[in-house]
Amino acid sequence: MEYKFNEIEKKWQDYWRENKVYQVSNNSGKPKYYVLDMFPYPSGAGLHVGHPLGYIASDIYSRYKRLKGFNVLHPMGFDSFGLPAEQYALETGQHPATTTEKNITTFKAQLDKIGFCYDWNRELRTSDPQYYKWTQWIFLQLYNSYFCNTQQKARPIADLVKKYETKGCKNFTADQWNAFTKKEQEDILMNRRLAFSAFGEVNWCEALGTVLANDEVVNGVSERGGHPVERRKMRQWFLRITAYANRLLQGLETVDFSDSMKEMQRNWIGKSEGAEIEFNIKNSTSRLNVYTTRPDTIFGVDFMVIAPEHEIVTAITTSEQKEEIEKYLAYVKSRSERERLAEAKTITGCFTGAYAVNPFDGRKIPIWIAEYVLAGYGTGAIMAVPCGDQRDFAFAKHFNIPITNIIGTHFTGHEANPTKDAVLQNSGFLNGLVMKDAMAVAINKVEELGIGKRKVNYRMRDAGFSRQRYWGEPFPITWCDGIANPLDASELPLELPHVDKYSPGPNGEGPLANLTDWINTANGRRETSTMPGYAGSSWYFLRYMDPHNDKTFCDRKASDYWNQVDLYIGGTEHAVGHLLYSRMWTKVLFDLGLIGFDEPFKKLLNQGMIQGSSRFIYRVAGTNQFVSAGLKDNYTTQPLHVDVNMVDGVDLNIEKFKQWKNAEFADATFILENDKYICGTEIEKMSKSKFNTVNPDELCDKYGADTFRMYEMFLGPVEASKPWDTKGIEGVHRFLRKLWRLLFDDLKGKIWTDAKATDAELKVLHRTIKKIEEDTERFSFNTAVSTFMICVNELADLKCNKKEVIEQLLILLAPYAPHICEELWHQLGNKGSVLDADYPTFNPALLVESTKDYPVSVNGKLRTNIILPLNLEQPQVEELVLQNEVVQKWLDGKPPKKIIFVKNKMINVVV
RNA sequence: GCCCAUGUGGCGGAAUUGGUAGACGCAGCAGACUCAAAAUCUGCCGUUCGCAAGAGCGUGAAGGUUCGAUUCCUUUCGUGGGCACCA
Repeated sequence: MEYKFNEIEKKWQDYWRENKVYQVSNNSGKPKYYVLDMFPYPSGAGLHVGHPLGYIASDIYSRYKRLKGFNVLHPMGFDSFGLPAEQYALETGQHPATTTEKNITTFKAQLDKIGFCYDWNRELRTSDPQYYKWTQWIFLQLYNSYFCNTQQKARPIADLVKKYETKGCKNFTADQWNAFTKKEQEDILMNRRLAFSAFGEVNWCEALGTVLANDEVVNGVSERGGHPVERRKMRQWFLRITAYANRLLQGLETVDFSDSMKEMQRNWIGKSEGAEIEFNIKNSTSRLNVYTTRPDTIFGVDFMVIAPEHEIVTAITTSEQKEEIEKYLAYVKSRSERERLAEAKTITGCFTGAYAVNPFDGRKIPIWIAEYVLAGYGTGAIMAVPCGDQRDFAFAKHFNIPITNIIGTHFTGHEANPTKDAVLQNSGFLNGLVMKDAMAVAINKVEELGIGKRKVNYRMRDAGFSRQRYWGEPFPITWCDGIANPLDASELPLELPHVDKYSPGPNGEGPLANLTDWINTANGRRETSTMPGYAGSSWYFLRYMDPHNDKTFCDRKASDYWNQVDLYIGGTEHAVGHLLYSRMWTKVLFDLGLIGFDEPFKKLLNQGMIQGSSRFIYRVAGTNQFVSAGLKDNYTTQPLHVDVNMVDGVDLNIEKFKQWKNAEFADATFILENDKYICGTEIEKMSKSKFNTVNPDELCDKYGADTFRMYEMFLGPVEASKPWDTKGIEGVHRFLRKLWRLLFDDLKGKIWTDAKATDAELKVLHRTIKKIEEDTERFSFNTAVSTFMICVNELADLKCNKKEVIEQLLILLAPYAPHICEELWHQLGNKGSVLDADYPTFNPALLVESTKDYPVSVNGKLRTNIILPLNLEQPQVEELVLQNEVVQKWLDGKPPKKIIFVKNKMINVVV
C-alpha cells in the first residue's frame, strides 16, 4: 500500500468539514486558548509561499494546544476593505465588492488546501455590512467619549457636558457655557472627543483631483502621471491616540512582545521630557513658545527655528525679508512631509528678520524658518544650540551664524558635542554646573519667572482617520451648519451605497460626494469620506469571539471567556500602525466597560519574510540573443527577470522559456556555456512582477500539504527571514514516506504489529516526546521537524513496526502533518480524530543512563573520549583520566596542573 | 545619521544555561538492488597535510575575559530591516 497523499488529504479535509471537527464552542469545561493570525488582505494575486509561514506556525500551535487539553479558538477572516480593489475598479470598472468576493474565494480554497484547522463558522470580512455595522458603532463610542485627564481614561462625553453645565471649567463658567450657541458648544466638545474632526494637512494633487498617500508622491509629483502635489489643509477625522500615549507605553510592560518590537513602539510614541519656554520678540507683542529637552543649554542658543507653517511667521517677518520668506514658503509647500524629513544633506531655511530675546542675558536671537521643523511636533519651534546639536551646528555653519560655546574644551569647533556631562561656561547662573544637574536648575528658574514650564512631550501625533476614498466604511455622521450629527445606533449599518464610477468627487472629496441623492438627508449632508484600512482591523479579534451577534459587537460573556489573544502571529510591518491602533481601541472599550481587558495581545510572535530568489537572463543589447550568466561580461547586456518556475536551479529550461508569455521569445537565440544557459540570481522581495513567486497549490499537488507544511517549518526559525528554495522539499517528503513504510509495505501491505516495544524503542520514543514538546512550546518548529526525522530514522534502523510506539508518534506529529497522521491513526484501528487523543506523557525513567561518553580535552583541545559511570566523583575521575593512554601522551610526563570535571558534560586536563 | 537584527560547510540550518562546532535536510561522490530507470538501501562528504594513524587551521575580522568562547566584553567590517532633520 502506497502513500497516496492526494487521496488521503482530500479524504480528511472532507471528513473534518463534514464532521465540524474544528468548530469551537464558547462553552467548555476546558481552559481556553486563543491563537490568532493577522488576517490577510485578499489581493488579486492569490497566495504565494510567503503568506502561509505564519499560518502554518499558528496552526501547529493550535493543534498542539488542543491535544494538550485546551479549548482553542483559531479563526480566520479577511481584511477586505482597501485601496487596491478600488484602484482596480477605477481601471477596469469592476465593482470592488465583486472582485473582493472572487479573491476571497480563491484565498479560502488555497488556505483549505494546506489543511488549516480554522473554524470557518466564525469567518469575518471587514467589508461585510454585518461586520462594519459594529466598526461604525465603535466609532460612535469613540466620538461620544473624551479622555478624562484626572482619571486617565475614556469617559462618556455626556459626563463632560454635565460638568460644563453645572460647574464650568477653567476657561468658562457654567453660565457662560449655557449661554454659548450650539455651534460654540459643539466646537468645544469636538476638541475633547476621542474621534474628532479637525483640519489636517494632506498631499493634494490638483490634476488628479484627489488626495495622495505619502508613498504615492515621488519628488514632489504624483507617482501616477507626474503631476505636481502640494500640502493642503482639509477637514479630516482623527483619533485622539495621543491621549493614550502614556498608557500605550505603560501597557508594553505587561505584554510579551519581542524587545525590538517594544522598542519600535516606544520610538514611535517618542516620549521626551523637557520644558516649554516663552521668548519675547523684539519690537513685537507676539511671544515665541519653544519646546526643548535641553533647557540647560539656554545660554548657548544662537538662533531659533520655527516651522514654515507656524502661525506667527507672517506677523513677525520684517518687510525686508518678506519676499524671501514668501519664496521659501512656496518652496516648502511643494515638498511632501517625507521629503522634508528625508533629506538631511541639503540645508534650507530663511531668516524672518525678527529677533527673539534671551530671557536671562537679553541677547538678540535671530528667528529662522526651516522645513525640518514640523508644525505638528512640540510647539513647532525650537531653540537652536549649535555647539551641542549636530543639526543646529550644520545649519549655523551653512548660514554663517556665529556659534556660542558653553562647554569649553568639549566643543572643538568642527562638530557639535551633545554631551550632558560637560561643565557649563558662558552660562550666567548655570556656570560651573554639570549639564545633567543644570537641567532641573534651569527649569526651576524658568518656572519661577513664569516664562515656561516643565513639559512631557510625545512625538506621536493623532491618527488621521478619514480617507477620500470609496472602498471603506462610511462614517455614521451628517453635517448641518458646521455641526456633526452622529447617527443613532439603530440606523446602523450605514451601508456603503453602490456607485457606478470610482473617480473623486468635487472639492477633493471622495467618490461618495458624487451621489447627490445619498449625501443629502433630512438631518444634513452626509460625511463623504470613508474610514481607513485600519478601522476594521483594530477590533476584529473581538468579533471572532461572537461573530454572529446582531445585538452587540461582542457579548461581554464571550469576551470575558476568550479574553486576550494568547498568541498573535504576524509580520513586523505592522509593528507600529495596526498594533498601536488596536491597542488603543482595546483600551477605550475597556475604559467604557465594554470588555474586561485593556491589552488585546498577550504574546506576539513575528514571522520573518520569505524572500524570493529571482532568476535573470541577459539580453545582448539591441538583439534577441541571450547570453549565459558566466559569459555576460563580454557583452553589453540588459538583465531580464525570468519566471523561477522555468529554471532548474540556475539552469534555464530553454524550451519552456520560448513558450513563455505567449511565445514572445520563440525566436530568441542563446549563447551557452557547457551547452547550458545559466541564469543570474538575486534575493528580492517575493512579488508577481519579479516572476519569483512560488504557488503553494502546485507544491501541495506535487508533494502534498503535509510535506509543504513541514518543509515551510524546516526552512529555518519562523522569526527569521529567508529566501525560498524549493530544492529541499524532497527531503521532507522522503521523511513522510519513510514514516508510512513503518506501517505499510508497498507490496505486502500492512506490516505493523501489536508486539510489545523494547526498551531501545521506548527510549527513542520518549526522547522524541520530550524534544517535540520543548521545541513546540518555544516555537522552534524547524528543530522539531529534525527531531521527527531522527526518530523515524532510528525506528527504521531498529525495524520497529509496533503499533504501541508509532501510535504515540502519530499524536506528536499530528499538529505538523495532520492528514497523514489522521489516516494512519485510523488505519491502526482508532476511532475519532487524532486531535482528540491523549497527548503522550514523557517518562524520564526510560532515559536514565548509567554511563556517559565524556569528551576529554587537554588544555582546552579535545583529544579523546572516555566512557565513565555517571556516579563517579572528581577523585575517581581524575585517576581514570590520568591512566588514559591518549591523555598520558599529551601530558608527556608532566604533572597536570588542574583537572576540570563537570558531571555529565566534559573533562578538561590543564597542563 | 540613528536604532534593531544578523554573519557558522557548496546550500538551508543545528548547537536551549560558557562545556565534543557542523545535528537534520538538500546538493555532490562512490557502491548495492535492477535488463534499465525510478524508488529504496549502504558508505563518504568543513579545510590543509598525510597511505594511514594522526596533526594543523576553522563559526565575518582583530583583540580580550576564561581551564574552556559560535555563545560574554571591546573594536571593526559586511548584509538585512526599521525609523528619521522629533528639538
